[in-house]
Amino acid sequence: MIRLKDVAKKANVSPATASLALNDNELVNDKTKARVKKVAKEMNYIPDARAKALKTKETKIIGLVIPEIDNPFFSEIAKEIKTVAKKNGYNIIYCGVESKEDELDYITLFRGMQVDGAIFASSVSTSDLNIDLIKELADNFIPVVFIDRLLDAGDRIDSVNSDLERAAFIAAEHLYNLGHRKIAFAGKENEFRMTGYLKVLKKYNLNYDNQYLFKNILSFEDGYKLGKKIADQLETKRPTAILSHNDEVAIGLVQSLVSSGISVPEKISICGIDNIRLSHFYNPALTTVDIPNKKMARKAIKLLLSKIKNKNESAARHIKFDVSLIERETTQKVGLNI
Amino acid sequence: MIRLKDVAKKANVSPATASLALNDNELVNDKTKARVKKVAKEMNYIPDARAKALKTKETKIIGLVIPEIDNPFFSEIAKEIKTVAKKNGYNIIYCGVESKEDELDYITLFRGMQVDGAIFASSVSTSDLNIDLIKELADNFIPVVFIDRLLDAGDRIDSVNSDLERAAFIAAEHLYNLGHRKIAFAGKENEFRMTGYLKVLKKYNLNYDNQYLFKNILSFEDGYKLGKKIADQLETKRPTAILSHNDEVAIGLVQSLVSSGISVPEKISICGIDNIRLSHFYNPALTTVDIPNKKMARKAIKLLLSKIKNKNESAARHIKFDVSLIERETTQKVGLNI
DNA sequence: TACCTCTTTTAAATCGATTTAAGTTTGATT
DNA sequence: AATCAAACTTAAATCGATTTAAAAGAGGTA
Repeated sequence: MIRLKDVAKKANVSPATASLALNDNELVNDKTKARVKKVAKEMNYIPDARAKALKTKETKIIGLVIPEIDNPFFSEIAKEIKTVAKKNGYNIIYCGVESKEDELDYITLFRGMQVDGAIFASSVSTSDLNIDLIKELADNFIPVVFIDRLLDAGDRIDSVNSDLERAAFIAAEHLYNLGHRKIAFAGKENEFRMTGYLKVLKKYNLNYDNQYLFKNILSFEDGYKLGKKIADQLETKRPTAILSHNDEVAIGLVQSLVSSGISVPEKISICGIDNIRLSHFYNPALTTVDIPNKKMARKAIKLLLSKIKNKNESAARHIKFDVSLIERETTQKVGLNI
Repeated sequence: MIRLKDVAKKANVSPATASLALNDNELVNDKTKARVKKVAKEMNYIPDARAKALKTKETKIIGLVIPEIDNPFFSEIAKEIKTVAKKNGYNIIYCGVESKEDELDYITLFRGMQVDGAIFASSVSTSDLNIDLIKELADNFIPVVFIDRLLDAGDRIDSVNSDLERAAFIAAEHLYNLGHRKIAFAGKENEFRMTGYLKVLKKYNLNYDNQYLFKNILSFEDGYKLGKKIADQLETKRPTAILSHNDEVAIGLVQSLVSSGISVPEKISICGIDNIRLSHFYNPALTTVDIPNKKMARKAIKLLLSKIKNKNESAARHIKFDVSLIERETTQKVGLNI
C-alpha cells in the first residue's frame, strides 16, 4: 500500500507538507502543491480512510438500512437517496435487513465505523424493538433519520412518512363509493393501513366479523396464494373488492384471480397502495394510491445532511407527505358486467 | 464516545489489559477478564472500527458491487452472499451502481476503507472499462471475485459465471424445434446471449438481415415497449417467437402483447432467461432457462472467503455453472391454435 | 550586514486500539 | 528469607493521516 510518506518522499517534502498540499491548504506554495499532487496521482495514492477518519472524525459515509425484499418502492427510495448523497460528497452503504438481528448488527457496525449519519427505511417488525439502540446512535452523535418507518421516532430522530392511514382510507372509501359492500383487506396487522381500512368499515357500518381481513399478506407471492384461496371459495362468499397492502400484493392477487378465471375488475375489484412504476404498465393497469416515495427520499437525505452539518440542530422534525388516489382499470362499479 | 481507556479506568486496569481481556487473550486472568467485559458491557462500549482496522489490518467488511436495477435475479444473489458472509463474521456493504463512474467511486472507497474483499456482480457496461482499476485493487491485496460479470477476469481475479451462451443457444434451439422460423432476439448487443442466439441461426441457416434483432432491451419496461412496437406490425412481419435477455424483458413482452390482443403463446412464443421466482407464478407461466444464481452466489462468497484467509493462494479460479431449459406455458408449436 | 517580516516547510502530538517487550506480583521451593 | 519461575499487568511503540506550533527560508529595508 502506498502511504502518504511514500508520496512525500518522492515529492521531496515532509509528510506534513504532503498532507497539506493534497488538502489544498493555502499554507503550501502553489508549485509545491502541484508537484505533490502530480506525484500522488502518478503513484495512484489513495489516502487510508481509516487513518483519515480517525483523525478528522469524518467518514463521509452514510448508512442506509432498508428491508431486503424485492420491492421497487424501496429501491426507488434507495436510488434517490444515493443520488443526492453523492452530489454532496457522501457515499451510501446499503444494508439490507430481514430481521431485527440483522438490523442490530448494522447499528453496531455504524457505531463502530462511526458513520456520519444513518437512514432507517421502514421497519422489519411491527414492534420496533431496536428503537432504543437507534436512539443510542443518535446519542452518540450519529444523526439519524427515519423514512417510512411508521413508529414513534421521538424527539431525537427526524422522520419522513406518508399518510398511510389516509391512503388506506381513501382507497377503501373509493371501493365503497363504487358500490362495494364486501370489501376485503390483505395486509399487515396493527398497521396504519389496516386502521384506515377499519375506519371506513366503521364509517359505513360494515361489519364482517373479520371474515374479509387477511393478515400477513405482504409480497407478490402472498397475494398470489391468497388469490387462489379466494378463488376456491363459493362466489357468494367472496369479497367483491380487495384493498391490498401494496402494489406487489395487488398484482399477485390480480395475477392469480385472473388465472383462476375470475376476471378483474368485472368479478372482483382490486386496489393497491404505492403506485410503483409497474402498476401503470400492468394489464389491467392497477388502481392504487400514490405514495410520493422519491420526494420522501429526497426530504430524508436532505434532513440528514443538514443535521450532519449542524449537529446540535433544534428538535427533531416529523414530516408527513400527502397521498392521492390513482384510479385505473382494476376497480369498477360492483356488479357491472361490461 | 466511550473509549477503551474509559473502560480500562472504570475496571481499574490499563488500556493494554482491557484490550487483551476483551479479545479473550489467555495472558489475562479470568477474573480480570470477566470484570473488564462486564464493565465494557455496562458502558455499552463498542470498539472504534477505524482504529482497530488501522492496527489489525482487518475491517471484517466485504464490498458487494451490484447493478442498481430492480431485478430479483440480483437481489437473490445479494441476499445469499450476505447470509454466508455473516455466518463467517463478515459484514456486507452493498453498492448499487448505475454507471462506470459509480463503480469507480466504489472502487476508490474500497481501497480507502481497505475492505477485506470485494465482489463485483455483473457489469454496467459491455466494455469493462474499470477492469484495470479493479485489478489494481487485487494488486493492493484486496481479494476480488467476479460473479456474472462476463468479461475476462484475468489470472488475478476469481470468477463465477453461468454458461449464458449455452442458455441462449438451448432456448433458441427449443424455439426452432417447436417449428418457429421467425425467431427474434431482444437483448444486449455483443453479449454471450446474443452470440448463442446467432449460433442457432447459423446452425439452421436462418437469415433475417437482423430484422428480428432488437438491441438494448434489458428491463421490463423495454420489453413492454418493444411488445407494443411488434404489435403494431403486420402479422406477416412479426416474429413467431422471441427469445429475451432475461425474464423481466420476457414478462414485459407478454404483458404488452397480450394487452394488444396478441395471445401468448398462441400467436407468439416467448422465452426468458434467468428463472426468477416470478416466472413460475406468472400467468402464463414463463418458459425460461434456469440460471443457478444462488449456487453461484454461494460459490462466489466462498471463493472470496478462502482468498481472504489465504491471500497468496494459487492462480485465479474461473467457474462456470451449467444451465437448463424450463419449459412452461409461454412457448408452443408454431401455428398451433388450440 | 543585521534585523525584521512574511512565506513556506516541518517536527511532533494526536486520534483509539493492538501488541510486544519489559516490568511487577504471586507463590512455591529450598 | 532468598531465589526463581510462572502468572499477570502495563508502558510504549505502532498503524497512517492531520494539524499546530515552531523552525527555516526568502526578501526587503536601513
